[in-house]
Amino acid sequence: MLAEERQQVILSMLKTSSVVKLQDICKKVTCSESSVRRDLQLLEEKGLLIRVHGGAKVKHSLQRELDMTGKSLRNVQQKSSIAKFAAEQIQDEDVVYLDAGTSTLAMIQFLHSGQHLTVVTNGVVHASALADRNIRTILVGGELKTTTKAIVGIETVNSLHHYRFNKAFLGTNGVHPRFGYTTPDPDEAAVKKTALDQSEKNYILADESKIDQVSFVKVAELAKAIIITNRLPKTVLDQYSDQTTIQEVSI
Amino acid sequence: MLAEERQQVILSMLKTSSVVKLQDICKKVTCSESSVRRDLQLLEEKGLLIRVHGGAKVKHSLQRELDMTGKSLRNVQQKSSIAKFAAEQIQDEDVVYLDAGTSTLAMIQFLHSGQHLTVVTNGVVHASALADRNIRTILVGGELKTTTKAIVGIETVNSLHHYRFNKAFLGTNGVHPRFGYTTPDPDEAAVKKTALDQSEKNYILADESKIDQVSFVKVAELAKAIIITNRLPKTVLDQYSDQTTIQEVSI
DNA sequence: AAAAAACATTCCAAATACTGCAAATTCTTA
DNA sequence: TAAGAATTTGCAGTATTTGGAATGTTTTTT
Repeated sequence: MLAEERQQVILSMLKTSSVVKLQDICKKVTCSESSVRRDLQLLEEKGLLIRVHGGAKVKHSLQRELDMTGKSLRNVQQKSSIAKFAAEQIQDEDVVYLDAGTSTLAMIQFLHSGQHLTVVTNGVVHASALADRNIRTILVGGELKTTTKAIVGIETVNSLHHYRFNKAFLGTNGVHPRFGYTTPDPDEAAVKKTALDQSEKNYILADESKIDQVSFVKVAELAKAIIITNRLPKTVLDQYSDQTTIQEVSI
Repeated sequence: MLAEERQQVILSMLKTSSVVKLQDICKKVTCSESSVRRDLQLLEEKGLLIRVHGGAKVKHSLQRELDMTGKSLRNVQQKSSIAKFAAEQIQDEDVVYLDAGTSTLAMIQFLHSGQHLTVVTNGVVHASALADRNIRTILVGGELKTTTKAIVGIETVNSLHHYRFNKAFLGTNGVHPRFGYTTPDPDEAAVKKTALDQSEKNYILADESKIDQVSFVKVAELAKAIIITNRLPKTVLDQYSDQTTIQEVSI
């Protein structure tokens, strides 16, 4: 099989799964690890994917952001399966709020225009991705944070009061039994808080690295949302399960 | 087998498989490697395929388009010089409205964070580009048009009423002495109209292809804005100059 | 916290592909 | 039919690609 061919296969694999294992590629293209590694290196240099320990992940436009810096395949897979599970909670005709951030961004690949959704978001990159998938999208107004490309501020909070959601999906930096959901930025916290208030049912996407962490600003009590995360140790789980529902997702 | 014939075969192989191996071609056309190599070389020179180690691959439509730029190069230069001139009208500390669209998008490369601007826009792509250049950006809220990635709708118009601009820069589809500025989409027109009302000084960016054109919905009278365009024939110019200011930009 | 396993990197020799050139073949034309 | 032109072919030397082994790193397990 030609190098060119292999590389096309790799890219097409990434289109449907957002992470690929090196071993899986080897099997699919029937050649040595060395060759696949070289291919990955080349494709990474071209900026078409990002290599991680054990394989490669897609490169999306928010790649700069600190959050998705998952360095290992396992880590990225976790995020991807959490996103998939979250996306599956959405039903036809739902009006959904999608918070800015990479965990929620990963959900978009699992949505499709046939579901007739309306998605409200404060993520510029999210909005763009949703438009690409032909999904009805509403962007809240406000000031753009240059680093995360999230829309925040008082204007945004006001903007959000115009809407009412069936379901809201948010990321967070910290989940803690005593301090609830927390994030470092006060402006973003205010937006998250408002979104939670405007929605019927709330989901927090948090991989295990966020559990038992505390950040600067409190967004809400644990009870305010259902937590979607990976399999946790039982001792940890017990601390949370009396306060809210935890949805464990296997990789 | 004739050379011409071989080349046809190669091209038809590429229609079904996106990459072909040199060896496979040899088998199919029953001739030596050297001949096939020469064929590939020729076809590559003609721009019909791209040679890769071990064979050839199809030329992607995007790459093909880039080759076609010979014709539209002039057009690009026009847009760029109009955009540059427009950007130069902006002064430090200005609060600027930037309408969605390609002509205004081209302005962003000429702005820099040292100017301490505040830019309000309804273009998602624009917002993203501005954030990349570290410029304070405010995005208006509203519904996203999936095709143009512009934010439009009643929400957007309301949103705009919260702001007041020193200068507004807009594109348009038609500029006409009698019918003024016109665009095809009523929603976009409403947004443009509001933006013009909220601004102290207005600029319309219109390359010569827009002059004397009329589209579906009227945005405003000519007098409402200064037109930035390329050098025009004097006869055309006269029709406009009594109604508004025209800024001619040389390419 | 150490040991084990899995993965990554670097280098090497074998295999494969590429280039230009000269010989052989085919096609023209007088 | 034979000379000349054009095309094709085979070849030698050069360059690229490939799979594997040895040597580091990171991640996972104990």
